[in-house]
Amino acid sequence: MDVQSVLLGFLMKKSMTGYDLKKAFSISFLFFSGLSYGSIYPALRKMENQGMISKRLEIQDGAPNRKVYTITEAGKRAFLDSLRSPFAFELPKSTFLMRLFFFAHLPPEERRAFARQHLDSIEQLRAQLESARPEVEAHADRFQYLCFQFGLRFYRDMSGYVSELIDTLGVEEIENGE
Amino acid sequence: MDVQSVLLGFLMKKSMTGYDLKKAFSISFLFFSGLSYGSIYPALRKMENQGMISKRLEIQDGAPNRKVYTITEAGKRAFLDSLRSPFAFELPKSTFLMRLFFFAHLPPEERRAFARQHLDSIEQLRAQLESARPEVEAHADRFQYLCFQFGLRFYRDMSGYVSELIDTLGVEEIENGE
DNA sequence: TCGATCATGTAATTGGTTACATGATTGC
DNA sequence: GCAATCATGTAACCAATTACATGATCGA
Repeated sequence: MDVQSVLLGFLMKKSMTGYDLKKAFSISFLFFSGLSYGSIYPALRKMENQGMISKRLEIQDGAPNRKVYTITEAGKRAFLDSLRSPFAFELPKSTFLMRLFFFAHLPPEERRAFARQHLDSIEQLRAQLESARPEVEAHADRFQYLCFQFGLRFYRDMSGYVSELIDTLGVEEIENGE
Repeated sequence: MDVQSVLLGFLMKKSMTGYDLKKAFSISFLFFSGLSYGSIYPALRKMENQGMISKRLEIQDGAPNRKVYTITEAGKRAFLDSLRSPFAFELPKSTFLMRLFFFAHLPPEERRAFARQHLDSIEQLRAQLESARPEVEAHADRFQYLCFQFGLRFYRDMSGYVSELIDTLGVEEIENGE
């Protein structure tokens, strides 16, 4: 699923501006990377040219004017097509695992410090996700709530892996008489 | 960690060609995306120009000539610096979760089919990883083996999530009297 | 004879991010 | 007075993939 399809997906529910779309995305997908305006606005322009969405200008005073986009019938078809398009499992990337792979080149204290720091980051994100729960519960349908739970579990499991890693690093130092 | 640092990491162990490096990477990081020649060869050229690696041409007959790269002292320093450089947790991306997010727009049978297909992909990768175990055990140091185990666990957990999802999808259909 | 393995490389394209540019209003 | 929120956009840049180009040898 590319940026276009995701934006269309949000527009299936209601008409929105580029600014609104960015917010909707970042609330819905807190547990993974966001979308920048540098990809949203060009995508909206392109889809308007292709007749997938239509634009309505809302003049506001006391605030900047808004360009509200509404999905068209062609846009709905395009969205459903992309939702059904063949799907290939994508392999994840993990900078953390890349570093772990080369851990032998670091002294033990640095290994421990690095792992602890990583655990902190994970816990922080987990807390952030947890605190967004009310917001999510207010707007999500059951599948969207499942997504949110996937996110929480993912961080819970990651936290588990890294905690164990820290234990392992501790044990090996005791074995080495540190 | 960028491409350069990873290549340097492998060269810390022994001198290799671009071709060898691609293989080493894909065996070591089976559980996540590979490196293409389109990024390896330019990176090697760049690092040679920067004096991080040196090249030796090996003339072979009956096979193409090889350019064997060896890490220099400057390269070793650069590698260690990058291993210690500040690390930011990177948020994952998941096309699967993006689709799940919009599942309400698909009829129940398609939801189930899609989830089952996803589970199959995961199980396939898991089997592939498992079958690579001997190869990994033969060459990996203890941190590299931990990486491998992280990969296995990751796929095991993913498999668990998606299996549960499939159950959930089944139950809701029974509730709806399907 | 056909596909795999060995081996190197470039050019075009993709799919983004980051930084820049602008500017009013509201709440602390 | 300062930061945050609302709101839109462009240009430069980056890191990578894919497709293309070449060509020998070996095993089934």
